[in-house]
Amino acid sequence: MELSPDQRQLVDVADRLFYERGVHAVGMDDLRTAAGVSLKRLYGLFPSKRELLVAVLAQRHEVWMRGLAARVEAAPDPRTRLLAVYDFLADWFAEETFRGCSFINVFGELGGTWPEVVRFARAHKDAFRGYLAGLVAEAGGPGWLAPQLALLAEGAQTTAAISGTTDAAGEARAAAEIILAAALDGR
Amino acid sequence: MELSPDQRQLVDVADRLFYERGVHAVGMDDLRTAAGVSLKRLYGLFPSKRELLVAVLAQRHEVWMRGLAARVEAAPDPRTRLLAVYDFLADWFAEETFRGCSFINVFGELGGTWPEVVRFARAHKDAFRGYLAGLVAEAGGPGWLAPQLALLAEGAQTTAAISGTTDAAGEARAAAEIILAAALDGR
DNA sequence: GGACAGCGAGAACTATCGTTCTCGCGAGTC
DNA sequence: GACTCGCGAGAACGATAGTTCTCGCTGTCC
Repeated sequence: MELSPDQRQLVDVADRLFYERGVHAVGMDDLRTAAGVSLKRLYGLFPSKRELLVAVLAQRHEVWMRGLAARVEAAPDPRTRLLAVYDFLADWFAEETFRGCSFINVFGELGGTWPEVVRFARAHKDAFRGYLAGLVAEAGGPGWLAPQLALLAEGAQTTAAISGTTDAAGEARAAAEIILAAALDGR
Repeated sequence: MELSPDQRQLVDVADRLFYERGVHAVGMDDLRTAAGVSLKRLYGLFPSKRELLVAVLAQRHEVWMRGLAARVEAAPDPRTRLLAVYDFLADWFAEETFRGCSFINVFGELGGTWPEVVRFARAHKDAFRGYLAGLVAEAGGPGWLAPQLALLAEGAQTTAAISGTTDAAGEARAAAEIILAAALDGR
């Protein structure tokens, strides 16, 4: 879905607040204040908080996948590209505002009562696994490799979020190197 | 903290509801109905919803760690014990009610606004990593092994929750076997 | 047997939520 | 200059949250 500049700006603000505090903890009034628009205008841009959240998730998916791809494609060869995934995570974890994966967080908060959130989270994670599968194919790796590399990335995200440290990125990268060696170098 | 039988029963009910729907989506009235106690009695057992959540998290930690240890200790040798961690996860993921790790979910929902929840989640994950580190030490593995195995377990939990399948447990186990081979068999 | 303490059921209270409505100002048009 | 239209500010509304209070029953002790 294409967003107008005003919608886009509101989505940016909502994304920041939802991510910082959780969806439920952010009221429409908070959004209004933070975005500097009237409540009427806010409801003109999105008909409800749910629709706004959907737009937030859609944009976050796009931005995240683009950021990942940019980091990955800067690497010279297939194997390095796979490892670049974890370098991307390391940069992300080091951001001041990092608080885990939005989709995991939102799944925890709303997944039990709002099936659409589950669908979004699932689609996001499927896309990530699919992207990894493409990189693995380029590297000539076996079909089981991408899911294992994905697990390391997922584990690193929750671990970094909860521990509040960036260590998990390096640990995941090291583990990935071992698995890559086993998968690509034979043995 | 020791709980009375009545507190214990309420904690069981609250745990089930919080886990199914998320903390915020469960009202005190829902708890009252589900537990079959009066509101007055409920507030006699725990002074607030927050204290009740704390008790829920504390109990879930205990139960989960005990369940893990039981599965692990049934395995005959150190290496098999490490792999039993993923068999424990497989059983858990297959439960009808599985919806991910409570601590990850609650972190996503409340971690941004309630520091105590962050502390609990961190303590739980630290305890898990510490337990793994003990198993790794028994197996004579290097210090970097336990964190990597933990990442696989964490990744499997979120992946199983969001995907709604149990595949992640087997994938994590297979990855763990590769890493174990590299760590324990040299090379 | 009567007073009283304890407790269950649920109304009441206060706050806050998402959403809608009202009001009034300011710009654009003939 | 009057009329209108659009929009910002924020009050209002209905629902629901967490928590407390009221009331009436029951069971117990002197």
